[in-house]
Amino acid sequence: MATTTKSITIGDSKMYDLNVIYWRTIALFFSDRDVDVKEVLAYELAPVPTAMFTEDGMRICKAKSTLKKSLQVEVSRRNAGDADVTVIDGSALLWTIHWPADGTVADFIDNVKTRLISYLSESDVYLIFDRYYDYSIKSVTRDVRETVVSRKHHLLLSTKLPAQKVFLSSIENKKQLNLLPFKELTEDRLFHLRGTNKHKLVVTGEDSCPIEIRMEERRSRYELENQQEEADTIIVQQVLRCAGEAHQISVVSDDTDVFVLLLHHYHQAGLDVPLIMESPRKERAIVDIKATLSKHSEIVENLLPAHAISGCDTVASYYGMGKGSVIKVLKAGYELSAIGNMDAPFQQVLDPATAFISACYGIKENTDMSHTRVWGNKNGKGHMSAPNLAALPPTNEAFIENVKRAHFQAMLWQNLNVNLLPALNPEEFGWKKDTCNRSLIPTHLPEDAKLVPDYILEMIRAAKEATLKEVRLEVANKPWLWSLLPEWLKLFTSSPEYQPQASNPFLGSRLASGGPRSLQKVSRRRKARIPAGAPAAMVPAPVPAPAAMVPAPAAMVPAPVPAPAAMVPTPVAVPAAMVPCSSAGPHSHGTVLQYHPTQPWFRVPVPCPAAMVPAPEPAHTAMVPAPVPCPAAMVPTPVPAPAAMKLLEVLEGER
DNA sequence: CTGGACCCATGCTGATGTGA
DNA sequence: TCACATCAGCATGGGTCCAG
Repeated sequence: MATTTKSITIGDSKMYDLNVIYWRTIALFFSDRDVDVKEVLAYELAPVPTAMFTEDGMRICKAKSTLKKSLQVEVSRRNAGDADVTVIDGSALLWTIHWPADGTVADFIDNVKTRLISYLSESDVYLIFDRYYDYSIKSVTRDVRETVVSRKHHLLLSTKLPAQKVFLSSIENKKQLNLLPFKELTEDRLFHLRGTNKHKLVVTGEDSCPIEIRMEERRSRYELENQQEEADTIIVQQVLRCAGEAHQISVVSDDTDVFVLLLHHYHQAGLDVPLIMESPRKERAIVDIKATLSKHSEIVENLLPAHAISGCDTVASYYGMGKGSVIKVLKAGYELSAIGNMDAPFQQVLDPATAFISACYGIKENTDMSHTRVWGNKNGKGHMSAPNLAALPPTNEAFIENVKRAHFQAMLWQNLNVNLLPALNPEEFGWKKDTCNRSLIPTHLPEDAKLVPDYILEMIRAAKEATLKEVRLEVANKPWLWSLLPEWLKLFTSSPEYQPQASNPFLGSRLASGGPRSLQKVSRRRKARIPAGAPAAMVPAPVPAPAAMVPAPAAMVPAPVPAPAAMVPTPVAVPAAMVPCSSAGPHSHGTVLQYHPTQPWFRVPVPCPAAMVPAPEPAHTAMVPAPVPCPAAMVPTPVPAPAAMKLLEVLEGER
């Protein structure tokens, strides 16, 4: 939609569409043959490594559950057997317990107790609540997930319950909701008598030491002491501790991380005790860990590192890389055990990580991510769409930061019992401290890394100046074109002046808070989050105008465009990305032109997406929207519109 | 919060169509 | 018959919404 505008103002910040910069750089490859593809792609070309970060922050793996779904071996409840130890993920439980609409906090906690008593009637229960530490490596994930701006409540037992969704979406509120039941469960004598007469209850909360309750007796379980923050790891640790005495263990959790951890440690410890994993929601599948393990014995060694490196709560995932393809690649056989090995030097961690992620991008046997970036085949394979910057593999520098994080996470996961946090400083593993919010922020790139090569910037700047002059002349010669201007001008007066900075093309973007916000798609939810200072109408408002002016890809093929032939000095073809497959563009079946079929810039029939950049050739005229636009052809398109971009350039120059 | 359902876009594969 | 075009089906993954 908004691909024709380079930037737009929301509130006080100026937003850029990252892909525009990318398209332009690709186009530069053709405007000047001296540009070295590999060298340029060694730079990020964007304010954030777009493969791993979005404008809102780190790209969190959305479909983590795919991993669990595709590996798990289900058993029916009837065949699941009766566990004598149940380990419960407290925060998952809280989401599934009835939330009385008109009740108080005490009512809710009563429901928690009732649920626990039903578990306690069958088996010993280990209940683990999440911990919320300052400077957590999970703070980014939490920030991303905190989708609704909700009020911070101060909870007392008598407090009337706020709406569940609103309430549980806030970290501060969740913290309290974890603390209150913990206090209640460990101190309510009546509950102890009713619930723990047959089986014991072990509750783990903020305190490093779990508390065991059996009837009137209450004692600290020092041997289970654990400093780890994540409930996932504590759950697995307690499962391992119980494995010796228990006859069957049941883990109540929905989390894919727990699933991966259980598989890993069950295998590592060589356990044999029946272990099932069930959801706090009764209707969901029950997973037999032992059966799952024997079914996937060939990949289980590398599953945990692969999960860490391909994206989890603390490690960015890569755009276009789902867990499905990760498993596929893993099954092809990759040795990743160095990731998470505390004794391995970093290079020994990086090499297999690079090879693995490259393989996920479709490049085999590789030890340099920048190589994958150039030759990876995920990007621009199609003939209908423009290449997407996010689909480009990350640069080596950005990738290394992510590998550090994955390594750190894998170390925590693999050493459940060791309190590593004092020994390991997250700041040496791809995070930096944000003292304002008392949180850790993942680093995008090393501080000294440049985003765009200097000479590319210079070329863009020089090309712009040269073109402006020519284009102005042409536009002046076309009265019908001028007639279009008022509408456009209206649009652009509302957008700030674009001045490419010689030092940083992304200046003014939201670098500090995670980069610019692409306006290609503004979700309803996201719109709701735009600060009050920016009227919501400002977001979509300017969009329809340029979109309507951009003809559909088919209409952009030079031939049917009603531009006078005289206006087209050279037979300029549109960039490959814009050529529908029915036209002259090479197809997947191969032509001589398909020199390196995976790369968009090699599929261009005639080397001239120069029209996309402010290039000396006034090729844009061929792309000017027809004076009598056919509404049907005027669909909004994600394809870059050279004419619009060019015209925009001119108009901005005019102001 | 999570997983799951759903929709959509993209891109691959193989079968079939078409013109020289 | 060949080389390519076209099409349908399928797999994958992103985005969104929802239940509990």
